[in-house]
Amino acid sequence: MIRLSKKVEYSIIALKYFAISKEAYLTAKEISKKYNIPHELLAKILQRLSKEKILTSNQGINGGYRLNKQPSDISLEYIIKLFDGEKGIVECMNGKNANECCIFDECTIKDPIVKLQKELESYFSSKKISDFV
Amino acid sequence: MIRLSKKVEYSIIALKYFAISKEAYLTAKEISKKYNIPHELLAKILQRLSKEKILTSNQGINGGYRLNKQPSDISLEYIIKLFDGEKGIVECMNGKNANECCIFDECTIKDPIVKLQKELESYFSSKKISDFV
DNA sequence: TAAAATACGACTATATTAGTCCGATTTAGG
DNA sequence: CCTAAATCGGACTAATATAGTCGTATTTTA
Repeated sequence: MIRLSKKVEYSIIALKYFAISKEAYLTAKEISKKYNIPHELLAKILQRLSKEKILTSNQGINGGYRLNKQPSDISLEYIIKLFDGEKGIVECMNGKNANECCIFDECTIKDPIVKLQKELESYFSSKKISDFV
Repeated sequence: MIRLSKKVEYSIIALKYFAISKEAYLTAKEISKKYNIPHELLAKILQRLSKEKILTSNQGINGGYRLNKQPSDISLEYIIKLFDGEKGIVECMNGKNANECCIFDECTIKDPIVKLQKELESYFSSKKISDFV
């Protein structure tokens, strides 16, 4: 079918864990151990989520991360776009490449593909972290 | 977002062309020229579709392919699975790997992910080639 | 001041996808 | 009966994207 990237998958796992966890702050190490996720990779993911204000972070020896948004306010679409980029469902619909496509005059599938993409985006934006809890 | 493979994209373009074309038989060369698709690649795609009885083929110098199914009977899900395989939305849900996942006991996102996958499959199986015509 | 955490960027390895190549078979027409 | 042009099929290569690693700096508390 169609595949979520590991970054997105790990994000969901981690964000769900933040959502259900009572702890004030959780560390990358803790989560990576619990779910067997490569530590360095998860660390970068949490850093990114932190940069996006989805998490807040504390540095230093007792530091860690904490949710900064409601799980119901974090959509899958946001996470996917964050880590996989704003790629269109086909190459020629990438943000920057858009309309560069169709070397041939008659790209006959453009309109239905645009519709497809919009529907998928709307689907993924309706899916929230809270749906995973 | 989430990306259709070239094989799927080319399939849609070609199948739509078959659907709207009046010609009895169309060749891989003809379609690849018209839409600027690498000939060898499209040839393999049409061969595969032919093997699946979606197209019928004639060999020999005046040969080519012709639709063997109604455009409304060819779903996007079928095409995607055909060319990209029966991959799950996450690795651990691949046909053969299934349940091998979750080295850790508590894969907390399994059920919602299964639901996600089922919904996407149902969406893609509702999309037919006729929707692109 | 040492330990343990985040922060950040460059790098490498792996997997997937896209595309090519070669040779075989089929078939119509000169 | 031979040639051209098509399908058939598998092995191969190239390009790209994803996954994961490494090194180093900074922050903070005990």
